[in-house]
Amino acid sequence: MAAPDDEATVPTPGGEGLPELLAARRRKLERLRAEGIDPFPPEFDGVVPTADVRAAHEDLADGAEADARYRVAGRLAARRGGGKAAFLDLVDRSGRIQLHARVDVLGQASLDRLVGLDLGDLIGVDGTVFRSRRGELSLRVEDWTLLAKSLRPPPEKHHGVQDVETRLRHRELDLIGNEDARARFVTRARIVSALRRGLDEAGFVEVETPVLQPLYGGANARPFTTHHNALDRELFLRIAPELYLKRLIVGGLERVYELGKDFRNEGVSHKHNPEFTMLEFYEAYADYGDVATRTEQLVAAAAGAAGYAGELDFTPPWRRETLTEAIRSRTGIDILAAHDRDALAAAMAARGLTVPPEDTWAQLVDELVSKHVEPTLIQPTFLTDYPVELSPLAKRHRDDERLVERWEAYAQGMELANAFTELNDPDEQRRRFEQQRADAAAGDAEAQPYDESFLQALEQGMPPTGGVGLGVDRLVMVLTGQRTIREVVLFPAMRDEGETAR
RNA sequence: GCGCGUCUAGCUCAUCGGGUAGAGCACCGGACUUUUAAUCCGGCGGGCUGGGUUCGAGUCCCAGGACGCGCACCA
Repeated sequence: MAAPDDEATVPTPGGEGLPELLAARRRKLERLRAEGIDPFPPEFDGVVPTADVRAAHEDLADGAEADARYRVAGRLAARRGGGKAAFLDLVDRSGRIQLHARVDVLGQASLDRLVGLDLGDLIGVDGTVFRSRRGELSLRVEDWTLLAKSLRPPPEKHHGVQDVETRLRHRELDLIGNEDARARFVTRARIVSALRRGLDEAGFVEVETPVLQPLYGGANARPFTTHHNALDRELFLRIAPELYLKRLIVGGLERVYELGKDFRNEGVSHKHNPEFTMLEFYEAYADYGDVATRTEQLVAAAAGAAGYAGELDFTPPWRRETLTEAIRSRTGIDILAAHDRDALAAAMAARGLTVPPEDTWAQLVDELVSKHVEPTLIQPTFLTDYPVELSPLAKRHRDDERLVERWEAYAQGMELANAFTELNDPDEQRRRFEQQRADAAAGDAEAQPYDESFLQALEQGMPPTGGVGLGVDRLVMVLTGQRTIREVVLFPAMRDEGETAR
């Protein structure tokens, strides 16, 4: 990032402080080079995680020496003493270990050079295990190697980086300075692995479908658009992989899933990032009840992999409640009885609820759910059986033609997943697209485009199928106890910034 | 997009009714062979940007920027 001449060209907001700190590190870099030391050597073989060292010597008594030698590597995080002996703390991905450096082992020159390193420098160490009189498992440094010089000051050693903007724009500093951030992203990886493992073991095939799509679909959202020069055409970043995955079901893959990024050109909030990670899976010969069971199991397994120990109970089966009943119990409004725009608006107004004047019936239902139902769904819950108007890709309910076989899964007052028994009647799908086209003509910016190619695939014959879309970032939020999505996304969307020193 | 709030040293934070801004960590120099927020002595370093009011502005006013919270938007 910062070229050496940055300091000369960029106005320095911090006065003389930062340049002096940078200059001090560069002086050390040059001194090391002058002493014939390569500050950026190419490798360091045979490194063992510090957690392994710790685990192997749990029983070592205070003040005792072990007959074991280890090679560890990491970042220099703290330093105590000097002169004839010093203690240093080394941090790697697995944790932290104390080093003890003594002049009678290393010689004065090597000790001085080690003590003269900057906090944040990366070093490799060969050392023998002992436990200090105060009970701290330590390595006595027998040999050490500079692995990379750090030319910028590290975060404050006790408090880490607190400033939210710095933590997000320079996530590396967050990860260096804040152990909980490091742990959280490792947990995220474990959750993703658990989801993949669960589907793989159930015989699902992982696939990759286009991110750049000639026509977007599979969700109600505004897309990002881009342009392909050679083809000279507009393309969309996908808002969902749904339609492609169903074509694979038509093709006979029977159980498919895709885990990847979707893109929606909408607002940023504590639970929305313009690019986010979605898991979609489709299962032939299954309905929405079957995939609800599978979702419960997958999420419960992910919670286990994350070591989740919070207030939520993900043990199957989760609570199930119909959407109609959920709205009725919270507001007293029966959306099926008030089944047109004016009737529903009147019912809402009669109860003192605000009625957005431009909203359609479907949007009013959405409003009731998000304002009055969603916040009450703390424990994992399936909200089932949605009005057909809200769900252009879902199959009509087998017992009630006003509804579709659809559920959304909620936890911690937040939507985690959405699923249907998939609509596989091509003629009805065509009618639903036509309705969407009418909605778009009436000004609905999020109506789904008419996709003739997808309709042709359905005409080929799609088996009865259950499909699920699960918001992975939100699941990670819930399982790691985070209130905002940007704490679980490594590099969340941020406004542009004039590149100043951090 | 709207409203409210925040912005002080590299980092974490103080301070004041408008009158020459402090600490800890880090950094530089020195002491120290079992420390662990090591300690001790000495040193370096600062008011988001741009206007305005005022004898004097980090402090009051205006505009801008970034960030935070809420709302709006949001399968």
